[in-house]
Amino acid sequence: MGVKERKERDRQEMRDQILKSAHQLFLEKGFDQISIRNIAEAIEYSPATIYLYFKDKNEIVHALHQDGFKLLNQHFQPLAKFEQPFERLKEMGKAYIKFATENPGVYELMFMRSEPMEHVSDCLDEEWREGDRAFEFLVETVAQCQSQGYFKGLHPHSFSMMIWSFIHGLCSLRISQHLGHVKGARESKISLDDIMTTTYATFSQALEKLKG
Amino acid sequence: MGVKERKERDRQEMRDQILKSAHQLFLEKGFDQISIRNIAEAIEYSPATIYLYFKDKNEIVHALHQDGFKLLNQHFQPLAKFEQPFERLKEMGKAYIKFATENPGVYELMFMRSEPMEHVSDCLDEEWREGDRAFEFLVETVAQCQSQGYFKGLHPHSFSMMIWSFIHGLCSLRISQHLGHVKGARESKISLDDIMTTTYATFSQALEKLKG
DNA sequence: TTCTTTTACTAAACACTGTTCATAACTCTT
DNA sequence: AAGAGTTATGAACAGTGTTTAGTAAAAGAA
Repeated sequence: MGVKERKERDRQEMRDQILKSAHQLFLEKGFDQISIRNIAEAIEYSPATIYLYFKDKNEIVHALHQDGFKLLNQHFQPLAKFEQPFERLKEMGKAYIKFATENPGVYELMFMRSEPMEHVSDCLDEEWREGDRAFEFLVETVAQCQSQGYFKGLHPHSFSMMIWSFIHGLCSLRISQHLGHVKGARESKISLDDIMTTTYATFSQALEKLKG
Repeated sequence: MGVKERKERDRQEMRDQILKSAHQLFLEKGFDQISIRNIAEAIEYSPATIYLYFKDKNEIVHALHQDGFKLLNQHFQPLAKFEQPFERLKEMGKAYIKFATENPGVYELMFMRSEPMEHVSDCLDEEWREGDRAFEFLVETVAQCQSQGYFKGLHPHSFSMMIWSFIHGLCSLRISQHLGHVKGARESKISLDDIMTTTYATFSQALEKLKG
């Protein structure tokens, strides 16, 4: 009587296939370039079929949103080996930038759009676990830095918010094509990657000076 | 023989009317909610008419983009009265946040979308003057702070990029609805404005510690 | 004034988008 | 094999940006 189980499995497989195709399209194109008909064609099904597995487009986007956080946490995982919290903090920033520049489409959907956020509002908080994990990892690292004399007297949660704001700002300006148009960078032949590296290095230096 | 002149004036008037209506719609609704047919209805003309005055939607968006920078600079102008550069720097941040929270639709189109940026690529650099002015004002202020002992040894341009990244990150996270979903802020009843104020205050404190 | 040319405008269409629904086509149970 | 239940889809609706062909009005020339 494993019929229900198989059906459930088939259903899950179909969902996965849809998400996989959608993810692929996100890597190739941008947020606005992706469409239901697009995904439907990729999985060789009718557009209407997708609505049997997902309520609407936002639900697909939200699912990819969650996958994105898992991917981000995978970027963070190997950083646990850094014993020195401040070293770990700096590596976290680099890993975040690497994630954003390597997956701009996914990053855009995770952090730069309000559409998936609206869907988050009316679903269980439990679904935010992966996102929370990433931020908690940051807060913990900041707290550990403080126990070694860094960032004295500053609230770890607020300070983490500040760090995240900076890194996100840098990454999102790059993805939204603004970085190349800033005065001083526009006319010179400095690559966008160099600007990001330089700006992040400046931030790191500033953080370093906040010791003691 | 003032016929050509009058025609040119009429044309400019029509352009202004289109932009005015578009701006109004941006204040009321969001970026994705605005449409050519929408604007056309507001000015009581056919949608096709708009294409006689603007090449495409992106050109409209780009025009609003420029208006937005003028508005931002208007927020910055009164700050010249602050003689102390560090005080001025802090006030600039507040003014930027004020501008972003009061004009979220305009901010979104100015800094969070790549569509208008693509149009910028193939138009004269001259059109970036207003944007450059705002950033130069920041760089100058940072340089003046350095001459008073702040941010020693850090490159003013990179440091300005860092400051802008932070502020933009904070504002964009708020506009994209992400700020309310961060662990620690989600369950508590802290308002989004409070989170922004607190985070910015933390940033200010950090900057203050970078003296000497 | 009359005729011609230029300009300003728009209705209709094209190719898209997300989404819904009746209908058809399978699958499974009896 | 017949009926019930599930699954897939074609067609449609309302919306989007944009183009084109055609019309009506204004301007210039006779």
